[in-house]
Amino acid sequence: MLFRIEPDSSIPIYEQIIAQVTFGVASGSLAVGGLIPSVRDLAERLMVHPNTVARAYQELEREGVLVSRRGRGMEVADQADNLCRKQRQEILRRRLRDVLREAVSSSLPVEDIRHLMNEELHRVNGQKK
Amino acid sequence: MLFRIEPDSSIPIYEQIIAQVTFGVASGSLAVGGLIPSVRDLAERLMVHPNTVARAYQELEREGVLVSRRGRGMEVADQADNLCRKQRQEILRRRLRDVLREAVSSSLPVEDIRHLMNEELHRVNGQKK
Amino acid sequence: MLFRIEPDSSIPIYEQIIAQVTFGVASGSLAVGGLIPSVRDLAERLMVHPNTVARAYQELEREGVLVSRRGRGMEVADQADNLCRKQRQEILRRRLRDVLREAVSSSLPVEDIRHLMNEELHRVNGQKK
Amino acid sequence: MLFRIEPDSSIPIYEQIIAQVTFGVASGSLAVGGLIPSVRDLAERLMVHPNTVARAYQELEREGVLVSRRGRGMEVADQADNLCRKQRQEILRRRLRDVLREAVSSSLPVEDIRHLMNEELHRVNGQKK
DNA sequence: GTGGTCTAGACCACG
DNA sequence: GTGGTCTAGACCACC
Repeated sequence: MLFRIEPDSSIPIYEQIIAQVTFGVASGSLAVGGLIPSVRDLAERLMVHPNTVARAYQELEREGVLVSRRGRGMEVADQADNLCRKQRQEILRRRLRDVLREAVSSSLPVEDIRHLMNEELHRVNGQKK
Repeated sequence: MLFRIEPDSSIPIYEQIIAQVTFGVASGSLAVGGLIPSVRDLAERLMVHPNTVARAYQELEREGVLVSRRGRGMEVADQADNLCRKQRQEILRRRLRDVLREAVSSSLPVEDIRHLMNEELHRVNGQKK
Repeated sequence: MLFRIEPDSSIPIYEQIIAQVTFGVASGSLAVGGLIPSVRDLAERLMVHPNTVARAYQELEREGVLVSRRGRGMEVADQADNLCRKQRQEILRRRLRDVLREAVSSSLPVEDIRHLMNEELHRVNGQKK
Repeated sequence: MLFRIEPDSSIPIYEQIIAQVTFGVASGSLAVGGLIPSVRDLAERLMVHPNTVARAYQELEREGVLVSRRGRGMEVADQADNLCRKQRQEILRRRLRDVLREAVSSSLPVEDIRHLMNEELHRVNGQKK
């Protein structure tokens, strides 16, 4: 699986990592029962501090997405795929709701909001790699 | 004009104030050339510290949305309505793009994204007060 | 004598008035023993608050430049011309020193400073009205 | 790099800090890509409150002179040297113009202004440390 | 009354 | 350790 982060985003790096692992498990590109990259390995690949990766993994373990296997590393937990699909849905719904709530509160007409929304969905979907 | 903030949002209070003034000028509920509420007045209404309001106003002055009238207060600058309409459009477009980009990168099918999007737009628009 | 102020300058309006009166007396366009415009009159002409003009006059009275003549207004004090010429010199010297000190501290080479200085003196002198 | 401020100047401390950083980058004593002193460190050195330094740094970040590196500190941005050299020139030109405009408006003869100017430039340059 | 600056110190997120 | 935000309250200049 390909990890990519944006160091200058306003979203903390560890949250970006959490989201990417969650989405990876939800989509199946990180298989249940499979090992994920070690903290050091991923930190080196992403050029971030190992503490940052460790924090993300710790959080994912707390959520039940990862389990640590002594001496081997961390693997994707049983049932994590269902869990992650639910979380994916809820994360995205929540973010959409926040931005749409702000858009509506700005007094921009709903038609304009819908127009912007479709425009950006097309643009973003077209750039998918 | 009605100001409302969410103290527990992850968005800083002073940024919420900036957005509300910007949107207010864009929609015309804050008229060009008119005085806006004084720092102390708005702080009391929002139950936040005056410094927090002052910071927002200073930022808006720097952007050219407000001008300070010594001894009288701050007023909405000339041309600020055009400026704010542009900014409103760009702020919302940018936020929509970010959340949609994340949604697409999560491998959730585009149809599901569109469904979520419309669902939330309806819900949020229905709650408009 | 023509009074002109810049309401948006960083220099307070009352100080601008003080400087203009001082310079006017120094140059002779406000004659010793002559009456100066009343607070109300000048405030109206400059479109500023009467308190602001009053404050400037008060300060000039304290300095000995103006004296109030009961029932008639304020007039330029005896010897004020000499006093104002000294003050003019000192005010200007002080401001020049401050800006040059800053220029030197900026590590811009002295030759460049001298060049800027002459360039601006020419420009400003050419615009004299 | 040596920082020094005058607490009793009429120029706000945070603006003095902004000017010193700008001049430091312009002159090369603050290198592009390098970290600048931390907020707490500089505050201690200058014996001012950390908030005052933070405000200056934030303004410099907004101008594009500094970039914040999360968890590490603030560093001098790419291209900041060119930017700061332009700003230095414009700041000094603007201040010179203002004081010379005032001098000319005072009706002091141009020769006297030029004399004062050279006198003060020599004096200030001689005191350079 | 207005905004502007500064000190003081708390709490947080991030690395 | 770093910077970012917020509260609190002081003092000032200006109108």
